[in-house]
Amino acid sequence: MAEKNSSTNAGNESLLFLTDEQLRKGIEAMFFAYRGFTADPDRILEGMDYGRAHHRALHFIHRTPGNTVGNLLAILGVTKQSLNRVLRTLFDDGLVEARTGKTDRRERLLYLTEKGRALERALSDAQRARMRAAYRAAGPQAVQGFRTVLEAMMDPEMRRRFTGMAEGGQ
Amino acid sequence: MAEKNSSTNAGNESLLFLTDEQLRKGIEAMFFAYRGFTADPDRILEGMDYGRAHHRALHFIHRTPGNTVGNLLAILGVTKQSLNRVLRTLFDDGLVEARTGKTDRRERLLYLTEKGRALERALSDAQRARMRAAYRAAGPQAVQGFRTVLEAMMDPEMRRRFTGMAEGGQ
DNA sequence: TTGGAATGTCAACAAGGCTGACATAGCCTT
DNA sequence: AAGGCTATGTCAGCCTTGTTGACATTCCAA
Repeated sequence: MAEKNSSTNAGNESLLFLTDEQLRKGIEAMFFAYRGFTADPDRILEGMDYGRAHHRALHFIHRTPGNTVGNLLAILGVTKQSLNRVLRTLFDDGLVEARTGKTDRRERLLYLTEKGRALERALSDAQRARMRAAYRAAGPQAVQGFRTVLEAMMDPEMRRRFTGMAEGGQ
Repeated sequence: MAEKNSSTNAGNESLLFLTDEQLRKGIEAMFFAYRGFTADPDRILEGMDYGRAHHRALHFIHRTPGNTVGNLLAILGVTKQSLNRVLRTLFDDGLVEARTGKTDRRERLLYLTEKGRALERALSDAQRARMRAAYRAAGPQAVQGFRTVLEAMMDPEMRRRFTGMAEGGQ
């Protein structure tokens, strides 16, 4: 059955999951799942003047209030010009506010307003609902594996950042 | 509004993976992992006149040669105008060729040329290498869980299509 | 006081989505 | 044979979200 197999592991059952065919299936699963993953928030956003970029900004401002612009840039991995276009509309619409940094007054610390929290909640509720359904359907053991593989797939820099984030839960 | 835990499962160890906090971590893991997932092919593509859209087309033409345009549209979930822009450049550059359908001559069956196969291979080798490393690091059990959760996260229509695809290998 | 850091902003551009409208070829039913 | 539907292509125009480059402001720190 293993049609193609770039490694020299033919006959080794324990490495079956590393055949090119299995890897290809994993790649496609990632592609289709990511589409599902973003579908619900996208649906909410369409019609509003916002898009996925706004969602991402809201998400990360929500999760670490008081973050600086530069930090958000690093997390999102875009240019400041891109982020700024997004932030400007969020400021203008009163979803996000910036407070001047106390120690370094050049910094602008970002926070959601009540209105911003409301939209963030709507978006993340939708996304969490899908994630919850998937988790529930798959079971705790599968979820554990899911998280393990995803972490292994990140760029090392992002993995460091990710596993470092709010580690102890809370 | 239950900040941390929208369900009424406080104290239930087996459902800990369904807390909002866990779900949020899953969401972010998806975000960061997808970035890693696309990073290597993106790096290869940049500089060429191609982008992620070309990669996707090449991938699915490779995996089911002789597919029709309409079928590819359904898989990729884009408009024919978008796909056509991509396909045109791939035709022009001799990476993809279209043969007229035998039973229905309106259909154009898509195939990679040798040149197309070469680029597809370069891209997919890079992507598989990362996937393989992640799989290897995580182990077979985790991979099983990974796939289970991803499938549960797809839209039902896509899940049907995905699980139906080339099931027994081929 | 001066250099560099953090931030904002303007302008121009590209990729890759989208819609709408229209054209052609070929299949199918009447 | 005719008309209708299907598969595909194409033109034109628009949007979002990314990019570079250049430049201004404010403020920390040596």
